[in-house]
Amino acid sequence: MKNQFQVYNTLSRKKEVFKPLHPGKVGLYVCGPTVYGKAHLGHARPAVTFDLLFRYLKHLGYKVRYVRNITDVGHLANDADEGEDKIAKKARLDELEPMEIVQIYTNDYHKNMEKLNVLPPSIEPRATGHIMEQIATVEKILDSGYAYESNGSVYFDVEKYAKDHPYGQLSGRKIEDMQSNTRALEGQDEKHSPLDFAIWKKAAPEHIMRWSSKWSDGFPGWHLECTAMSSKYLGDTFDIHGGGMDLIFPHHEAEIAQSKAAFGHNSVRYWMHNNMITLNGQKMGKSLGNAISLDDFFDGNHPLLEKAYTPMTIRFFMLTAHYRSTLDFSNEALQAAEKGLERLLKAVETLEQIQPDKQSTINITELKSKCYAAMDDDMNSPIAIAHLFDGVKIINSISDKKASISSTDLEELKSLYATFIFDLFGLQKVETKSDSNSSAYEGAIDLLLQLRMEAKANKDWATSDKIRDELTKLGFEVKDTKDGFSWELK
RNA sequence: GGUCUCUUGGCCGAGUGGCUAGGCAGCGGUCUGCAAAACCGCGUACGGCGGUUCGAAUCCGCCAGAGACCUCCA
Repeated sequence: MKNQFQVYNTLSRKKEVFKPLHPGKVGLYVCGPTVYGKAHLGHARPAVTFDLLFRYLKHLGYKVRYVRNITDVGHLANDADEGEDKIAKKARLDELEPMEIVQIYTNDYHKNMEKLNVLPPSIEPRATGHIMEQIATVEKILDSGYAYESNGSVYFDVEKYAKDHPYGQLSGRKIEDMQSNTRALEGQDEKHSPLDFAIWKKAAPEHIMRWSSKWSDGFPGWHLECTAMSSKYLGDTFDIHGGGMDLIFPHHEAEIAQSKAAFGHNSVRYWMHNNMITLNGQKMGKSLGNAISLDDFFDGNHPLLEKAYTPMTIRFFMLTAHYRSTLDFSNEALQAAEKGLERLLKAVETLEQIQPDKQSTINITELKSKCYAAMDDDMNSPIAIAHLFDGVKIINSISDKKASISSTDLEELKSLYATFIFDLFGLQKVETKSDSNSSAYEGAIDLLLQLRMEAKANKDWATSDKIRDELTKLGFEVKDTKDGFSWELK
């Protein structure tokens, strides 16, 4: 199949045909979470978005090295380059070691990503595990002349850099505007300009997360870790860098400047950014206090949630919107997604039971190429899903004997659905347990429904309806079929 | 205040200079003892006002509203 996979590059602001640096191989770096709190719906968006990218690239035959970091130091809680480290702050509040905090929330993140069926990345480096590399990167930047030491801290010299190189390209802002608009913050006399950002920060005496360096006992600046770790594992030029749109400025802009200073050229070939999840039209963010944790979604334990939602509902919900669009959370939308997913998965089951005919009255090749065309168009998962729903009608019609399918087409259709729904979209069927207990229980329900069949045959509608209605009350869905019945526990 | 983006039918969400997705909800029909499920049909939406055009929801301008970034955030 000839694929022209196009991705939207934030840097050029247009869709570009994706061509890897090295044929057959892709280097992908995505900004992971800062682990100082529970994973929330906002974390799931980039995870699912870039999981889809990871899966699609692999499906296209690329060997992908996917690096997604864990930020466990350097991310400050307050205004730029001042204030407490996020991890250290949480550690102080909870009376734990910073690394205990890191472990607790890294575990929480992993647990939830697994539930969402987000594949683990190839490498998941931690900032604290790469202090040496970050110190080396600081040295390179100092050597380039685009950084200066001040009172034990090292700052990136944005104004000097901006004279020689474009600064602000990714976020589309001009240095002059930034200079006139930057808020004056206290305690920044160490910096030449408020635009400068720390790449190494001297630790205050009470600061517990600290490492020694030639400049001071301190810690690396937040932006630095991604530059140091991406270059270590993917080389100083690599294919795709992803993350949330809120990271474009200053984080990714700073990364561009750092790598240009350290390596003399741009590192990233394609910048991809997912949009935000909104709640009542406003961004869902930890700092805004409106982030709902993934645990809450799965348990239904939150005042804003009408019920619990399964990880697959959340995942499908995200895939029904394009990754570059904001997606507004609501119970109504989530429940619509839940039912839609159910319809889709039921069709996959139906597909398994379809018997082929001599000829097809339907066009599978066309359906297939439409699905791929949607994915090739900057991963337009909502369009691909729409086509899959068109296919659901086809599947159900065949099942109802209103259309027919040849055995070749049937295999093609099965493979298409398996590929898109399970391999690419990463959706999973609800597991039905088949141990000895459950087979006994299934036998009992079957027995009841057999009795109902007999009642029906005798036109004993009262008994028949009683069995069905009581089972319905218990949460079973009973359906009459051509040759008998079917049931499932809702 | 600066920069940028968005505004689609009851809800969610694609898309795009003419052929006007899809899901959920709703209505009508087929099937069924009745249901459920499924299938068929139905709603002609694109913030407002102008302009460009043979033709705009899609391009341009203005207005209104919302949001994002500018400070930590996925």
